[in-house]
Amino acid sequence: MRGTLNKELVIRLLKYRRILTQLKSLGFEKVFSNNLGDAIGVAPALVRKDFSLLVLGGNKRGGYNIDYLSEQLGLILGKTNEQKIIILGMGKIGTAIAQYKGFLQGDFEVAAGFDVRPVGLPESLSLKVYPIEELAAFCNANSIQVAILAVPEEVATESHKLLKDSGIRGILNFTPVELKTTPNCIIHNINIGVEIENLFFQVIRNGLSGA
Amino acid sequence: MRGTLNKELVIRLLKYRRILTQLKSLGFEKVFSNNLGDAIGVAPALVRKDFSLLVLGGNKRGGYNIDYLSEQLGLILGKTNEQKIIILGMGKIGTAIAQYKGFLQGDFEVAAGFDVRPVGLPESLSLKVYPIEELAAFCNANSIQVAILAVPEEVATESHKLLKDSGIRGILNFTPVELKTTPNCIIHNINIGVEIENLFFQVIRNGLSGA
DNA sequence: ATTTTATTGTACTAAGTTTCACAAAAACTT
DNA sequence: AAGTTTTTGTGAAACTTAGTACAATAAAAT
Repeated sequence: MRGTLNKELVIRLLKYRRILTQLKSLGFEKVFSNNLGDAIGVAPALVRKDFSLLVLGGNKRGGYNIDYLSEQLGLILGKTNEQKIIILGMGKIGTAIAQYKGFLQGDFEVAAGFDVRPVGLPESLSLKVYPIEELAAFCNANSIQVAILAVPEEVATESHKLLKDSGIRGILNFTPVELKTTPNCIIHNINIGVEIENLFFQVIRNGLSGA
Repeated sequence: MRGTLNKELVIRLLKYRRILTQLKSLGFEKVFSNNLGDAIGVAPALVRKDFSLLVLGGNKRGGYNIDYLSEQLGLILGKTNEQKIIILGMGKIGTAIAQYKGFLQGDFEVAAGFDVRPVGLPESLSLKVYPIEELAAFCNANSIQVAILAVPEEVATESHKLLKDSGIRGILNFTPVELKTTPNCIIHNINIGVEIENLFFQVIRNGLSGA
């Protein structure tokens, strides 16, 4: 079953889960496919299809039960709580991500930062920054599997190698260098420059009809 | 022709252009479809298909001419140089992006930052941070079309409205709230939390075969 | 109890995208 | 000059994904 979960579907499921958590905290008990569709920006039929594929049933007029859905999605997606990540490259982007509010909501924890210089640590943050020489030992000792890469472009490739050699199995790459997934290490590239160029292109193409 | 450029294709074209710029600076004159495919992580046949679609020809054994390709991609994608953006929300993420090295390479310029408080400006950065009351006037006076949204989650929705009311036509959204594209304003959502959850899921599913 | 309404579940349809496979052609070799 | 190699260009196939439309059915209303 899980072999059939493609990338886009997984992202939708993660988003459903986030919405469900919010709805639950608001005291809601059930939800309809069009609510979820609206919330994550897809058609209601696709929501139903997704749940149908996962054999998560709803009630013909009562929609879906939020508790049940949350629970089942938890089983399928796994609990990410208590998962730990490290950040390699504690420059502006790295430290910003370390303090990202979304992480404080209990999704996962930044276990440590690493940099060439053990510097620039904002005092308010209870996060230690170690020199990169200690990366492999730390990852090993703490079973770290996932890392954020936020080093300067010039050292992206060598940092990538370093992470792989430290046993890291997944990297969220914020450098502009396009890293490639291998059987041992999954890469997700976030290229902010390309994202903005892309946005400009879409905006210009979209024209000024409404301005 | 441009109507046929879908989202993924545009991203590939932007990536080709970046690679070509790098190759040119290294003194290369021609490039093969497999080089470009390797560089951006797609099959060579797709590279050729892309260029074929855009009627960008290569030489049957000599590959593609880098200068020509660069020039033509420039015509298709538009020059993003000299484009200006603003950042709404000058917290950690906002200021980090303002200082992002990739932007300094001349792709575009951060014209100003905006925040509820005109505070926290790093002195080394020649960027002014204005109170949000001035947002609409500034965007109007400077013809700003694209913005980065990096405010706290709680004020994401109202900030979104504010940007639209200020004439912004494209938003790169770093808040966890899923904003939706409208005819007048294109949204690209970057949800770091979801990205990390997704990475964890892929890593766990991928198993530990190589560790 | 019957009718109406709202919503799920899914077979079918449609569209889009990537990969495959190979002919065509240019450049190089002998 | 003939043959060999390399690389493009592309039609066809395969795959994937999303959308449509409607039957089934549960709940609500009368």
